[in-house]
Amino acid sequence: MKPSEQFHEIEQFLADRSIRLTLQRQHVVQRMVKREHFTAEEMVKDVQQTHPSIARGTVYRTLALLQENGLLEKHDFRQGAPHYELTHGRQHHDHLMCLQCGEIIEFHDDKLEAVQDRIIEEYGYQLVSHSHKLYGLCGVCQKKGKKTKKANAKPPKLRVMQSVE
Amino acid sequence: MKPSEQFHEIEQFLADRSIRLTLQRQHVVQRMVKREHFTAEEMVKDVQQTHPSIARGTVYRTLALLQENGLLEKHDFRQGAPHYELTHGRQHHDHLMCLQCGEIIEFHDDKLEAVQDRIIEEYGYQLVSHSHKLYGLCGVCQKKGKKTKKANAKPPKLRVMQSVE
DNA sequence: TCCCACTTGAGACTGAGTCTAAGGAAGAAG
DNA sequence: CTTCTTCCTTAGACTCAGTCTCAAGTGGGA
Repeated sequence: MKPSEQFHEIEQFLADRSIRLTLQRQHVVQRMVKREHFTAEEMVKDVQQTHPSIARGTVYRTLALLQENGLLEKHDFRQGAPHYELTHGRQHHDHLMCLQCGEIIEFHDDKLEAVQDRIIEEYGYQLVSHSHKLYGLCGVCQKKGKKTKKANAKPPKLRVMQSVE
Repeated sequence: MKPSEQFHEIEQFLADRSIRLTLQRQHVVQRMVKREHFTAEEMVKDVQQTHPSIARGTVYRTLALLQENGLLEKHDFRQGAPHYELTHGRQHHDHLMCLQCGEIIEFHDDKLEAVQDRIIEEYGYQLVSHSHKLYGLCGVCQKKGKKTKKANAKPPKLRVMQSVE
């Protein structure tokens, strides 16, 4: 979906709910549709570059507003501040991240979702959302790792990852 | 595993790697083995209750030390500060959290892990770790929610505001 | 015993996010 | 149109979690 299309969908979505899309909010959303992932502070800087008069608080409030209405998702990756991404009109997906180079892959798997639904049900919960993140090394970094192996005298990490079959 | 057992295992683990378990660190670990999940600040308060002379910095440094050595895992839940939990000798598990009351349930599912392994393989990644969190409403909060349901069924009204672009 | 690296306490500092007061639009009512 | 009311915004102070620095303390090995 093109940025402008996405913008108009969001515009419509908010209008349908009589949520004001003020000029300031428009500017923020305009920046957002042009990006995949971004942090709150990145967005503040980004918006202030072209509109210095827009306050930090306004950007944060807009982020919160969109989140409340399910248009925006917040992702806590391990390092740094949480990232945001627009979800409207996009299929749900989870993330796979390379710990070395930081590459983020989005994936979707029906089976995974199904298993999840079953688990939730077992506990009598009503699912609102979920966050599923896989951390590892991408193909490229695996090869690099072998060559440029760090001389870290530290003992191997005790990470027990349950492996099946 | 009993707290005291867990403490001794950790003691041993560190000794094997010639990592000093100073008095201050002992106090921190002592508190940790008595808890399931905790935030860094909770741990600071907890430790300072009985040992007021132990500094914030020391607690944070101890947390970092245990993390580096794979004894402690950090979990970013959506609200508030990240939680920590000791992992040594415990089975891997994922988390299910109630957004209303904050209850955290630990679960483990072989099928889920299997599906995950398959996905990772598809992308040529080597899995290091993962974080899988489900957010929802527990049975109790679902019932509560129905009573105090907000009247948010506003009639769709379109407000036209000046448009950017 | 002395040395030196490791560890600590205290407190300043930082980054991210929240809150508040006062002023500014926008729709509603008259 | 004018006034009212409500929502929204700016600016900046504030909070919270976490990090950094530095002088002082500790402790194990030569």
